[in-house]
Amino acid sequence: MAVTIKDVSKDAKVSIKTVSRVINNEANVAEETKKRVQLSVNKLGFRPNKSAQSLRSKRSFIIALLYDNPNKSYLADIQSGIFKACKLTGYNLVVQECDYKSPDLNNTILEFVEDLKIDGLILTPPLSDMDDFLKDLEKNQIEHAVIAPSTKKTESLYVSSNDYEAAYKLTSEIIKHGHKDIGFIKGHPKHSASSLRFNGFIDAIQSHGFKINDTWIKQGNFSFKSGFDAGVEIFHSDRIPTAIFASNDSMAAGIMKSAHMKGLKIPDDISLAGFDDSPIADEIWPALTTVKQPVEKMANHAAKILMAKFNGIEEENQSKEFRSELIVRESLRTL
Amino acid sequence: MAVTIKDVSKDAKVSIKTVSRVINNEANVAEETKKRVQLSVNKLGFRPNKSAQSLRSKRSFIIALLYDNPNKSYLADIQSGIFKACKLTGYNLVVQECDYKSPDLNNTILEFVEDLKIDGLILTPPLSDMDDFLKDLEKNQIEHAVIAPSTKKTESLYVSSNDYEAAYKLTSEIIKHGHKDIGFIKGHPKHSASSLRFNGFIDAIQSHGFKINDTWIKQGNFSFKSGFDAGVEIFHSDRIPTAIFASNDSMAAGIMKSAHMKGLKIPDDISLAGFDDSPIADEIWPALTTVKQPVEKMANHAAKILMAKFNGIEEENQSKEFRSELIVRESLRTL
DNA sequence: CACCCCATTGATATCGTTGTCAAAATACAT
DNA sequence: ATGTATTTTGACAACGATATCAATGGGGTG
Repeated sequence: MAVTIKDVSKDAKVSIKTVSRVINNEANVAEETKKRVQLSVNKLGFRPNKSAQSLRSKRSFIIALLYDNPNKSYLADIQSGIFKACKLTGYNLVVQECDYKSPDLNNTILEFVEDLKIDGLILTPPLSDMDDFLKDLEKNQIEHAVIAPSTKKTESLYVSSNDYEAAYKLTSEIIKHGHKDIGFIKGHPKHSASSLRFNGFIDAIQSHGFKINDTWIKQGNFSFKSGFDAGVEIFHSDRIPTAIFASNDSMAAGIMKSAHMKGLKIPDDISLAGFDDSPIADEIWPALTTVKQPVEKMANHAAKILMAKFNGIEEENQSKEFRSELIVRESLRTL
Repeated sequence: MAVTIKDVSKDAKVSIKTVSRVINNEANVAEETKKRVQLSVNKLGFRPNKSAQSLRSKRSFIIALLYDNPNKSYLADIQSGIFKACKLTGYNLVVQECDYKSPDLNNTILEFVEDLKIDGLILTPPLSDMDDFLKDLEKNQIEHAVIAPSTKKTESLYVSSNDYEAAYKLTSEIIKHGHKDIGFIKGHPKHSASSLRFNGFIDAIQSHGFKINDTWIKQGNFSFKSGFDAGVEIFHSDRIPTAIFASNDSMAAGIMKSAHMKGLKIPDDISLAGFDDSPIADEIWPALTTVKQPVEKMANHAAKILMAKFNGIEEENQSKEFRSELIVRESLRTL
């Protein structure tokens, strides 16, 4: 049989309530008593029964990650960041794949949280932007932190990256390399990052006094195929840009393939840039110029502020915007 | 306040024990009583309190996925397969990143399982092959299913893929394309798949009466860089093979880069094959000839047989080997 | 010295289930 | 009709923690 609070209380010659006080760090326990209890706890190797704690106190020391069909490497990074934060605090992590289009989403999640007494949720795009869902969470007082929402509400916990500025900077870098005719492939319309990146691009182009050529702006959806299709279209026109900025690396890879098939060499005939620094960016040839977001760190921070919040620690309780890093590789050449 | 078993018992005019019998599908409940109780359950929307169930019965309806630093897309596929199985049975999934080299691994996991009353574990490589760890699990009677172990013990639950045969088949396919001089890049030495794939390669070569050229066999570790380094070495020798079979796609991509840098064209100058059909295989140019394993299905099955086991369902309780699929793409040409 | 205050401690109820065991109801055999 | 076996049911304990609230004791005050 495992060690229980009773065993500890006997060993330390105090009541079980006092043991409870010590393990929960409650106030008003004499220093000497505290020490004695802690000694017994260590000696016996006592670990509180989580089911009993959960039953009585309605908290589980579990947080949940909610995601819907994300990019695989993005998911792995997010998860890893959260997990590491959990490890530090002794929390556990359960994962929940969602379908953001499902009409039962809200109920499913509410029941899930209630059943497992989940202490808090972490949301990833596109769930981060489902206002209706977020409101339901607040109404039911379910703690949550949001990763990369498009509108940053000051009253809620979130982490984000500076997509707009990073896109602006990357575009400026392309321009610095002598390019004026630059194409752009937009991301998935439902994803908040898409418009941020596009706006960054547009503003950079215009602030340098260049013109946007609409035939070089294509709608994609973050998939390889959508990038490939966009590339085919662009390279089919009679005048082609000297550089293309794709809203993520997969689409950039798609463009690269369409360029190869058209006999265009990268970066000799056309320069290319992506976004995300996903594994492919560095494993493709030539390697992609791209923007690296500290995804794992962001997720780590999200988990930390979430857990800090329901543990009543206010000081670190801050939403934060993370800075992305420009990574210039071979796919971009100087004209 | 939420609905409890007491509320149901009042509504159905039976004792709480009888309600418990009905929701747990126990025998010896009169058909009529059962119906009456179920009616009340539905009417009141009763969902049993998991903490209380867990406290009393020592099961949690939670299973855990254990992994150590896997390939990101592999992890995502595995997790998705498991999650879908969980969804069907109402189980929940918690994830646990491990360090297979840690000396505390066994204790950490045992405590984790005990604390959360985890009903069962699913292990991925390289944990699948840690005999010491597996024995500890059995000793402590912790249910588990193993994904892709190298030695398949009939008494334990596992799912595997036919790596050996798939490698044999892929090698034969390369030979069919007219290649005789074939290089091979081995995978991570700790990963069971590595030797299976290598043996499949060797046997195929030898059964066709060809010789192995040791200078074209390189040790890798499944990383892009190890593939790149191996490629550099191979292409540096005075005679180079006409085809290279890398034990996974990342390493194949590494070879591709080293070939490009050496001015070798794929597949014109050298053919290439990978393994896994990871996202990169199809997003790189030229697309990789590779082997696709039904990773998600395997994980799904692992979760199903695991849950079937501790729910006492024996019929479907079978470990299984899944068949991989050969995917021939542009990176392999006929000599 | 009596009194009160406040920090410390413990006895006991409680959370919502499942397990134990005996009672009640029913079926079956003689 | 009687005894016995079997099915069905319920009263109450138990799981292991936290919550409530009252008891205890030492220190300060008048």
